[in-house]
Amino acid sequence: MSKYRTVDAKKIAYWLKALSNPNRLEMFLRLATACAPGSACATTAGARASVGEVCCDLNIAQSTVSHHLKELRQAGLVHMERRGQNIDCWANQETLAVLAEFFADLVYATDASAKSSVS
Amino acid sequence: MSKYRTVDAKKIAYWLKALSNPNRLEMFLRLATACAPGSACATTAGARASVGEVCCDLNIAQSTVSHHLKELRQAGLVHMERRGQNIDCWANQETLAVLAEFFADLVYATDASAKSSVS
DNA sequence: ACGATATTTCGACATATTTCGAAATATAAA
DNA sequence: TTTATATTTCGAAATATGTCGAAATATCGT
Repeated sequence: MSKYRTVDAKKIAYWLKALSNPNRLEMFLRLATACAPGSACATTAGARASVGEVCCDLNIAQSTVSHHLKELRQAGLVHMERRGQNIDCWANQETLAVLAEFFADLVYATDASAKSSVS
Repeated sequence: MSKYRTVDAKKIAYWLKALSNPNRLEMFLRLATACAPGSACATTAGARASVGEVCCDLNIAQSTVSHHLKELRQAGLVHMERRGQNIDCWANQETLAVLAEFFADLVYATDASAKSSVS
């Protein structure tokens, strides 16, 4: 049951809300493989992601992308940093890790219940 | 990057939407440790969860709980089954596992980018 | 069949979300 | 300094969401 959860449900819910819109989730997926500026991988072509690049695959207005990105940033799911004319974005690994752990713990909790039934 | 994702982003987004409401997430958390009927653990006191039991901790009307539960069920996140006067609920382990894998893969994707920058 | 208990459905209301286009702002290039 | 490019802010419109209480339905015990 993960009595030792460090993050409360409200925060998790807030993160999930940010990811619950299909367009925002797509954006986040793209950003999850983008490199943070400063890291060596950021020099690789296509490894960096500007707002415009995140936008282009989606069939929505630029202003809408901007709005969604703002929500992802406010939720603490992505980082953004100006790089000349563009603004680079990349996923917040820490938040992502907490989210992954949250679900992993839940699976474990369910499994544990099932297992105790067999023993 | 998980090229082998079997579930599309829209379905994931739909699941996350179902979990993005704080009350619904709390309910799901409770249900994640509830036993499915038929499993031996379901005979343990407190291991089963009826609609009413899921409701009581939350400060919302019964009708609202019912509505939320319906959404969780429609999203495929929980199962429900009548058991006399009560209706038992429990989390769908399969969906939960897919969700956990989805986030685990994402973390891996981000890590991989970071690592390739070091090599 | 009747009354008690559990749960859902319905109708309503307030609030939030998604989206757009136009205008504003910031940076770079000429 | 003017012009082009990138991004955000603003205001508006359509739609969706969360919530409630009352009424309906289902099951149980008597």
